[in-house]
Amino acid sequence: MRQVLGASSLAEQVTEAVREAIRSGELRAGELYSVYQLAERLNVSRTPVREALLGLAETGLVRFERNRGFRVVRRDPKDIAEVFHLRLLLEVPAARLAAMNAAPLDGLRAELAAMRTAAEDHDEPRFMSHDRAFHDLLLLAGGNAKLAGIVRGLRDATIALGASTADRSRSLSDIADEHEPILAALAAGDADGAAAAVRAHAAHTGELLLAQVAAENGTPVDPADADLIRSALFLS
Amino acid sequence: MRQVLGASSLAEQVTEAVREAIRSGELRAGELYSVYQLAERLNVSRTPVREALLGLAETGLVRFERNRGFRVVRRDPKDIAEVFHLRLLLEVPAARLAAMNAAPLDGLRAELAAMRTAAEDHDEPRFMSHDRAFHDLLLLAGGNAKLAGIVRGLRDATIALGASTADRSRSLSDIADEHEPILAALAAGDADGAAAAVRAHAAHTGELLLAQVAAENGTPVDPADADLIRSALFLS
DNA sequence: AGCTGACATGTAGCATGTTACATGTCAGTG
DNA sequence: CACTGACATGTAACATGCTACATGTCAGCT
Repeated sequence: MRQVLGASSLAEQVTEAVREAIRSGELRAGELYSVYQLAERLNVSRTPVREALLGLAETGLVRFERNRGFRVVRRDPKDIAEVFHLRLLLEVPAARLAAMNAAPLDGLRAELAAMRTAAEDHDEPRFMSHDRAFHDLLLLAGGNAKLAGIVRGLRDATIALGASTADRSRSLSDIADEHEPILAALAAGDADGAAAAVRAHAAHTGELLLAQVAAENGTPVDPADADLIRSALFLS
Repeated sequence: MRQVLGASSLAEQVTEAVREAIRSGELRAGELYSVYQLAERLNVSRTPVREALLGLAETGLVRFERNRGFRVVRRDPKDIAEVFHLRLLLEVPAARLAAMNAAPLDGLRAELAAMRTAAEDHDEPRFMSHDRAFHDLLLLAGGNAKLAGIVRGLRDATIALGASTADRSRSLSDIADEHEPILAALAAGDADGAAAAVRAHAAHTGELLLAQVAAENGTPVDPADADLIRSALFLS
């Protein structure tokens, strides 16, 4: 682990390692772990591990229990609903503003193209990386860097527990398709169209994810959760 | 410092102490400090100080510079604009939803009353605490706890550097007054009215703060900053 | 059996030792 | 005078030692 070139701090590397471990299911939600064990497994001292976990605790991914250990927080459908409610409230206006300012069309086209080739290769990590870059570009074009940062955090929080619709509810190329109307509207300078396209994309993703998580739990979708997402539709 | 009852961890106490030190100007923005010095001044070891600062770094209040120290981040008008743009996008829909659901009118009335008595006593900390509680209640009534948390963070980030309009641009009782229309609209179940009242309150605060910071710097308000705030008016 | 309390176990939280490195300084060189 | 590079200084980042405490366990008692 030591002396890995290109990465800045050990703590950051541990953060990524833990995120990945949660995604892969190596660290199970609800289970109790300790900084000691984890540090030993990663071959680093406890300090950077603790620092990484403190950071993740602040974003709500894990929780410390004094003198007992830490726990990966269990995500429930309500979390999904809240995240997509928020994303609609933030991403839709950002898209509208991006259309009104000058959207970075070339960059967006490049990311979408990269998503398509990644989809053909069935390379989900690469696909997700470009998906993320696409949305990042769009959000930054809205003119509010803090907003972009918050949405980025929301995306990471949901992805961290494998909450992805890719190749479950939708194929990768289906997802890429949903970005076309966004790009088209931006190219046309159509603010309403861009807003509508982003709204449709985000709402669709949210509802699929909600249904998927409900199915995993074997329970029906709580209408309140679906309503929370939908309530953001006419508010944005 | 040790063994302070009622507070959970040393790191959290240090977090508060640093926040307060920034507010009071004891720690000046832009200046370089070290964990060593700070730990000595607070009579605790470096570890909890470092942990506290790492947390504050994550919220953007300070920044670490490797092998040099840490710096209190300087807030510029653009930050103010971004924060209020975000608050408008989030608080206005939340108010609308709160009006449509059942707003916790009793609690809100109690907080507003407490704000009034604090205003009479010219007790700004107490006033701010109830102001915060008022907005917290309102946001939670919107039904999205994560949204409430994010807005809370945005509020904290701005007040941490004394960025308050209280008794500069407005008296405390002026600020209390601005909450009346919100409460009235909520009591009447008037969603549009509640949205408009919150929008007016937030936009007003943002513009005053922008002007105030510009005046401190002796520069005119950057139109782009004012536009960013205003752009959220017709988006929410 | 049901209860109680001493004790073993394992941990977060805190303190402190150690290391690599970014910068400022300043003598030595052209 | 300008420029270079060895060195001193101070620091974040990391490693490790220490302590109080929350919990599980289990013998001893009723």
